[in-house]
Amino acid sequence: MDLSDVRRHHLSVVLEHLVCSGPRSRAAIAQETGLTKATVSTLITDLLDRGLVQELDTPTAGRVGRPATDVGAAGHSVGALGLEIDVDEVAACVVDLTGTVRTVHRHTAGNRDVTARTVIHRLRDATQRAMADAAHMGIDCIGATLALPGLVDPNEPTLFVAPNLHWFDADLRSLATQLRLPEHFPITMDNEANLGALAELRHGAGQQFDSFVFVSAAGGLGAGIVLDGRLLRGAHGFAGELGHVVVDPSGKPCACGARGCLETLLHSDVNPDELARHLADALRTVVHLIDPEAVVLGGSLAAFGDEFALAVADHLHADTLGARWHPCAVRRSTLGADAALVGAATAALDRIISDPTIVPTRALAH
Amino acid sequence: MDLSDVRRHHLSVVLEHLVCSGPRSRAAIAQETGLTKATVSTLITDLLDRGLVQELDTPTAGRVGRPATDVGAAGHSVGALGLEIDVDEVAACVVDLTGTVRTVHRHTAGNRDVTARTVIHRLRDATQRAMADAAHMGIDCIGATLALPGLVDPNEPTLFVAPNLHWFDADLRSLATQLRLPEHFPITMDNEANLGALAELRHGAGQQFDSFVFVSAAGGLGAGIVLDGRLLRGAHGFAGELGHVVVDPSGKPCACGARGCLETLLHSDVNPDELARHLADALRTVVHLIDPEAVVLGGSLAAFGDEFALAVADHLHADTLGARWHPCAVRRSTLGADAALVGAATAALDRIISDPTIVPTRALAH
DNA sequence: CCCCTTTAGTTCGGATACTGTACTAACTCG
DNA sequence: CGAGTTAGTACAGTATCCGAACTAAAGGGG
Repeated sequence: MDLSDVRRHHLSVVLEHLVCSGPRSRAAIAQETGLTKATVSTLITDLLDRGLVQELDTPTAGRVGRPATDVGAAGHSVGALGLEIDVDEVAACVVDLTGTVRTVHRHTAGNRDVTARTVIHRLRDATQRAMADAAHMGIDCIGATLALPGLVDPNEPTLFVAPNLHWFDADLRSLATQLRLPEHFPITMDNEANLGALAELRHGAGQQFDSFVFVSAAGGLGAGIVLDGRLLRGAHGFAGELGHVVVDPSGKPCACGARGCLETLLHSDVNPDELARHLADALRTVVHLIDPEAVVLGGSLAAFGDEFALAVADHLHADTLGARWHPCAVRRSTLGADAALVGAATAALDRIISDPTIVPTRALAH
Repeated sequence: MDLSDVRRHHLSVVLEHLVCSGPRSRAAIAQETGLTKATVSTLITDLLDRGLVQELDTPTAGRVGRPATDVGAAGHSVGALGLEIDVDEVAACVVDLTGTVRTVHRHTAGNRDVTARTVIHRLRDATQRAMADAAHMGIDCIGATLALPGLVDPNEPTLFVAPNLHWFDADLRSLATQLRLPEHFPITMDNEANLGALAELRHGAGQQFDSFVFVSAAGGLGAGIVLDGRLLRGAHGFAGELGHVVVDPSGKPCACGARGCLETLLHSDVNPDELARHLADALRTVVHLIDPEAVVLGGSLAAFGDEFALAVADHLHADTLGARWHPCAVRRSTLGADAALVGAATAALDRIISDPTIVPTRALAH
């Protein structure tokens, strides 16, 4: 039936609106989504039945007319698992639908040159703890996403290459069982920069932009590209390899085969001024190709402070073709080191948002 | 009503399928789109009433069962106007829904350093002729798109900068009246590389790819980026400025302010081998950032022949991170110099495809 | 203090588009 | 020439959305 597709779509629209734009009244939702008050009403009762939204005790704003009862995404019933493997740590967290991080377990460990099996074993501990916490809080985890520092195909559970981990062609099909998650537990994986961008889009500096580029400097250098509120993953999930934009063709050889990749400069000793210029050089290319509204500096780049962001912006605007009319904003990440991890959980939560009917309705007799 | 939106959407899906994938039977459409035979039947009769599709005399393939009557996009009733202003010519064409170019009027003229008014005057002649031809053939033009060699905002009728025309901030709001087109005639404009990419997507080398980058070398150097079958225009319509990817930071200064842009190398005397290497350098960056399935070489680059494309592919694959698993294909354009012009008409036709109900139904008394 | 106005949210009838099944149409094969 | 096969249509059933009317709950004015 295509009729139920319509309903599914509308449920998704309403839920996404509440998750992204915050709690509001049914009347406001109707106005903002273009749906009828009547339709929104039935949609909300449906979402209430599924435990995805909840009515809030609104502080009655002394306005004329019947006071509204706001509804917002529910934080008490469902959530998702965010997982991360990085060069020097593993981590697991649980985030609920309101975007609140309910529990985090980080475990410092040198993962470079260690077999995937060992690292996943380390991740299992954190995962089990996070799942136990979720169960304790009565939160039902509907899926997980794993953030990895390398090339990942979201469609196939294979990590192609993670230069900084020294991993190649790791097969991650049995990940769910290796982590001792329930059978058929939905688990996906993605590049850490992509997931960081998703986190910024929903909860951070990207909220005010429709399209932006999130620069993730954690170990390697990657970028997550958001266009029209959606992640650009590329045909094979390889998009956003900002670290391999060539800045200096006569520079040092890079692991990728080329010379003078931006990433080679990051590893060598450069002062912030120099780094800002090189980064701006690479970002200029990005802006010329993608034309985003903004660049969000994440990871260690955010730690450099506002002057650094301003320096990058200055260098960037100087020689960019369209900057005269629409200069690309440069902002610092507001999520810090948690961006990729929170983004992983957010990605898993997106399964609910894009199809709320996967959560069963608790047929409330009445 | 949202119910009629569903219908509109389905009409659009069916029409797009016919335009993009060619004529076929109702049964085939049903199977391929996932709609029911019954639904497709009513959708097709609707599209027939609007004159957007037509039944074809199928050469009866001696297969068992009742023979199918194929329906295909109609070439007799509606079309769109494609316009182009380039450095050394203006052009107008009419393309019908089947993608057939019904008439072309090209007019060679040096447009550099000439006022916009004068150039538009030149374009008016070609436009008038094309429109007259269309009227003669009984084709109703439902809109026009103008291809321009510069930065254009598709939402606002302003050309920001066309370096090769030496135009800056040209206001093109009164374009329809200056071309003596009917009042309220829908006219849009876009970058020539974007439109070339659209043409390749629908009628050329891009048909077999979901996402690819079309490189347009006509005067300047631009790229049209297609992702998931849709044009990536960027937040302000500035995306795809491949010519300003820096290939050699110590190179010649470019009009954009930077040094060693790819475009500066194109103008100077380089042999094809050198050009292939520089182009591959720039494309490597594109592949790292966007991860397309293929690159389509257009304009004068297509004229270099297959060896050139192979050379580019070799250089490109050598140092690209993901090439080992998913090498990016390199193809030559199949449309030649007409790509942008045909693409302009195609863009205008897209108005019908995305909403077939804008064409009135000729209530056929039955 | 009562009633009018305003805004929020629900109920109900009506319209519409999709689905599945059953049907007719048109052709091939034996 | 009939059985089998595939194309396309007709029709009843169902689910959804919309609009209008309705109830609910507050403020404000006389």
